[in-house]
Amino acid sequence: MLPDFSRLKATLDFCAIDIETTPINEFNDIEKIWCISMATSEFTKTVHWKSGITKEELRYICRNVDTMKALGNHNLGTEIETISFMVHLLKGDTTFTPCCHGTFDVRHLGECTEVSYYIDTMLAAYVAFPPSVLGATGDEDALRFYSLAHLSSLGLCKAKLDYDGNFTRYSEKLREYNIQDAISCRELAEFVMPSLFADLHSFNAFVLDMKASQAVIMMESSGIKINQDALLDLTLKTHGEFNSTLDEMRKLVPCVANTQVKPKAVSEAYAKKHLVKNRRNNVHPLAELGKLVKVGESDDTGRWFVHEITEFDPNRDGHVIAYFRHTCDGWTPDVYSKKGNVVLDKNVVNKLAFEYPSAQLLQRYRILEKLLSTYLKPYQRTDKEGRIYPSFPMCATRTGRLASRKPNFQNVPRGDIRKLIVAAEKHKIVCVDLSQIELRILAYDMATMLPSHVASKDSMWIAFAKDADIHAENAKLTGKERKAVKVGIFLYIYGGTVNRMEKSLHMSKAEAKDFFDALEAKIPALPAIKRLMNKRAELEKTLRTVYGHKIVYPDLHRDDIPKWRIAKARRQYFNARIQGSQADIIKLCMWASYKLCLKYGASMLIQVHDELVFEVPEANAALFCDALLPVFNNTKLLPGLNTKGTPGIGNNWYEAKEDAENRE
DNA sequence: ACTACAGGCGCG
DNA sequence: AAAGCGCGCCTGTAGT
Repeated sequence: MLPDFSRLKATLDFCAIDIETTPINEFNDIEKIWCISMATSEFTKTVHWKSGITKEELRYICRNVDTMKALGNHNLGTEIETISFMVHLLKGDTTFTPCCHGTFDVRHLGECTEVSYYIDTMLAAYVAFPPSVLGATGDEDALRFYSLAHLSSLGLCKAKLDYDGNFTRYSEKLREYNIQDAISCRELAEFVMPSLFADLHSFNAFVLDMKASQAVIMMESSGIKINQDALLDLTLKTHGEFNSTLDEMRKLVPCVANTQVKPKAVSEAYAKKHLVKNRRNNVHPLAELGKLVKVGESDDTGRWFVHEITEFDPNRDGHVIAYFRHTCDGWTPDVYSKKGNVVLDKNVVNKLAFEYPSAQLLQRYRILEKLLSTYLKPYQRTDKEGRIYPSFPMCATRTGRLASRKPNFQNVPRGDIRKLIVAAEKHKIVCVDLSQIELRILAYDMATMLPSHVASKDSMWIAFAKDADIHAENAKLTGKERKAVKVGIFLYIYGGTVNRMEKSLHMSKAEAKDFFDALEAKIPALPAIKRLMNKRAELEKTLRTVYGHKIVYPDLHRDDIPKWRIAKARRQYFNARIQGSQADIIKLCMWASYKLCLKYGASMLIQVHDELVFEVPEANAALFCDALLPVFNNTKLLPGLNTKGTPGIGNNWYEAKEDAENRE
């Protein structure tokens, strides 16, 4: 039930396992298993079922494999030996270290037979060769980057076969593909693991990731329950507001000729038939819907270039420009992106909204549109239990954080949407977060890296040791407002400029400058740690997190790139120390919490970087919270790095979080 | 139909 | 001239 990763030892005797399956639906489960292959450096073993077997059937075979073998009462032929080998391999009875690529195979095999320990070659590659080492730029599909296919294309192991068939029935090709995958996986392990064995820090980091991946497997199999009744209510309500907001906007501006898009070329005759004169600001009455506005003509083809007049659509920037021109008198575009497009983001709209109700309508429209399209609509697609199954890829970030996909449960708005995320019958939602973890890490670095006279009295470190409100302390020190100090410090440590503070804190240039200077003067550890990290960045391009994850910024020492890219790499370097260490710490919490989940019959549902959400049987909820306390209030992790966290209980995520805040 | 990009925005 | 970091996903647009 609970893998024991302390059994991992320095060996190259790997046996890779790969399974081929048919997914049952989009909800993360499988319908049929076709092949299982295992590969060591000396032999391969493979077993297949021409009509496929279900997971339940495989579980039955695995549980009884030795009895069946002894009695001979089965129809598996000699392949019973192969399954028996697999069962003992995963149980840890052989001399081989089992390995798989990614969480998928071990997750399903783990439901069929005991897995005592193994290595995930995807995580091993990620820890040994961080993304930038492998040439990741950040633009690629992060999930695919550490796929076996891609790693083999980079030369880390022999080519993986490209299977062009489908996985819904058995074929000889499928079997060959399956065997080759296992071989590639084993080769990858042999290539990657020596780097980890040679470097204790990286090895520890890898073991931590293996542990966290057990929690990830639990999250991905649990799924998240959505309250469908509440979802329907909220969707209807939101939709109503959305429609009335849109109506009000269209009363102001019914139709628009969008001059921001490429004009359409039509025949002169057609154009003349539907042509109307352009109006000021490109705004038209409803009567002109579907008519054309001429913007040019081509002499050689006799075609005219026109814009079609369409109903006002706030999602189109060209329409919004016309809308503002028409309703905010005298407004013209003033902010432009580096690509030369008109910027119409929150900042711009907020500014107009002080004066013009039309901009307030757009504000509201955007909020409602976001809620509907990104959250409410996707949440309707659940399985028959009313659950959604996001994935939490572990190799998708440069800092070691997890990501969340399809849907992303790490960016759920803090309002009513969180009330939709509920516990199953007779269960409660429990959530807990690491309080101020980024600043605690910063304070730890200040205390351990800076000369004691800098890090002493005024540092945040002291405030944490006293368990004080860090932002209130800093507010006292600087004589500024608590909220502003909080935002300001985050901006400061990640390299934000006076310019940025001006915008984020709604200050004048002079006020922002004064604020920036006050931060530096009153909290000297702040500029000191920044200088120190910049110095380090100059000396080494590899950064280590507190637990030993390696993060690499090749840009730091290149002289053939523009200066701003080096400056950017420095900011990333500093951020990575904090964000990456935060990722380490939550992974430690995930492993400890995972063990508690097994003990209390709970499930881990979501991780949001510094927060975990669980679904716990009602009767155990309070006990589970008590058990979480020592996990999140840890003083032994590193001397001086104290964590703090208060769990909360509720019927939904919103309530649980509220409960946690009340208990603090 | 699918893909890629840009702008925008939700979270930590 | 670009100057907070880390993500994923929605829309529209433009290309195959």
